[in-house]
Amino acid sequence: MDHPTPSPRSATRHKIEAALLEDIATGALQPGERLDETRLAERFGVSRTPVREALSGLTAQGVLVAGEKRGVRVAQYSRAELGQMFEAMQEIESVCARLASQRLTLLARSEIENAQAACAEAAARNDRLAYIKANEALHMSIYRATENPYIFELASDFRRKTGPFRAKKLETQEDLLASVESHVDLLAKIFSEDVQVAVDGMRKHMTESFMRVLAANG
Amino acid sequence: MDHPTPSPRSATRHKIEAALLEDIATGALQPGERLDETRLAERFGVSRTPVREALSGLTAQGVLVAGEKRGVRVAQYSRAELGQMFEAMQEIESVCARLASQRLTLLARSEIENAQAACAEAAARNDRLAYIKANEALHMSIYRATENPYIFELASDFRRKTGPFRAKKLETQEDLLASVESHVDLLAKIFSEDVQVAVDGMRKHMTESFMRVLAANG
DNA sequence: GCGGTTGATTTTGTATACAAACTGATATTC
DNA sequence: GAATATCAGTTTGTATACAAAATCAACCGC
Repeated sequence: MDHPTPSPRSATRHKIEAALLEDIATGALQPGERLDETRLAERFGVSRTPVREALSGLTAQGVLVAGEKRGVRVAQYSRAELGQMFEAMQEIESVCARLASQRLTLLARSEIENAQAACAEAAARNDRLAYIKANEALHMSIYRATENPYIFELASDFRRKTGPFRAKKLETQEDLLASVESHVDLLAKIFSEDVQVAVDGMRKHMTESFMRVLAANG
Repeated sequence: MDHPTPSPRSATRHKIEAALLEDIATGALQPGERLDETRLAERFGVSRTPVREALSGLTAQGVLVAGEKRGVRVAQYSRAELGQMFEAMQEIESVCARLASQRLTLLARSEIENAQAACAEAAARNDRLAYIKANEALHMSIYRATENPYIFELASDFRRKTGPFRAKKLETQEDLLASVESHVDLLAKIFSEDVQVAVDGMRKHMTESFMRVLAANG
């Protein structure tokens, strides 16, 4: 996903990382669950060394955390931590909104509107999974509109880390349609000529979104 | 510095990371320079294993990059990339200034002023290395004043990545004294009651700083 | 003389072995 | 009976050894 290197520069390590990410995404590995190096090593049929490197890589990404006592665990966040994380994310997203609004090229606007259309369509079909993907794509297109790869990366990172928690708040079709509605409003503000309107719009959007997330993660 | 764990949970690895960061920050290791695992291992009197972990950690942080051919190198950026990176950093720092200004506790203010005093003292002694360290500590204390560990981490990351380039602009004692002057002005604005003043002050500070950096990396 | 190919040497990735640190629990003493 | 000390069993961190991959260069063929 973020490793565009096609060269198999240490294939096993990346295979293990990918497999673990898959397990976490599918819920096979629960937040807080401990990972045992030796067990993983024999599961993948390799020695502890590459497992170790994969684990330390995922820890650096924030997917895993070094446990208080021993070993590494799947990251889990308290309500307070979630709040702080979302606060940080809100700041980043606001920056994105401002830059995107200031720099918006025709091409970027087109991609944002395409993504928005995909969201609306998925919501109309009540296709939850498609909606989540389209929603991510929509926000990504806003990040891209900043024309700054470092900010894009930052924002994407937060989106990855908060993904599992944000997903929880999209259950019924009403949720999806409400989300689309919220995005229509947001985009109108980003496309407005007034940068402050764009920033405030994004702030509001994020606040609404996070309030629902926190409510769903009580 | 950023690892508050007092437990020596893999002390050697962190020692090596810290030493390398130090070398990079002070310019002892130049951007683009290649790092040899074996050489580092014997330099630190350890085996290749912990060196390897340190290197992969720093690579994950973006301080080092996997070289095209072999080994890892100190990250180097084109002028354009530097500009984008500094733009992103400016945005983050501005967010920090706003939050710090809004939330400033007495303790936080005290730590910021201590760091500032250390800067001034190092500049007066014309101790370039000490000044660089104190300067980092000063900005870190502002990050910490945001009371948000995720934002702190973000800002620290950028500081690490841009360290080697920023170091270049601090050569003569005049540079150091000018920098101190600039910080006096900045802190006065952050300590003001007006959040917008704080943000604008940080923006100005960063812009000035980056203009000099870009001039020094032509 | 130039280009391709092979070979030697360095370098990286993985495995394994070993030592130290930590966990949990049982036993012993006050 | 409670608290502390000690000990066994894991588990992690580091070292070393080994194998595969890649770079550089010399050499051979054209």
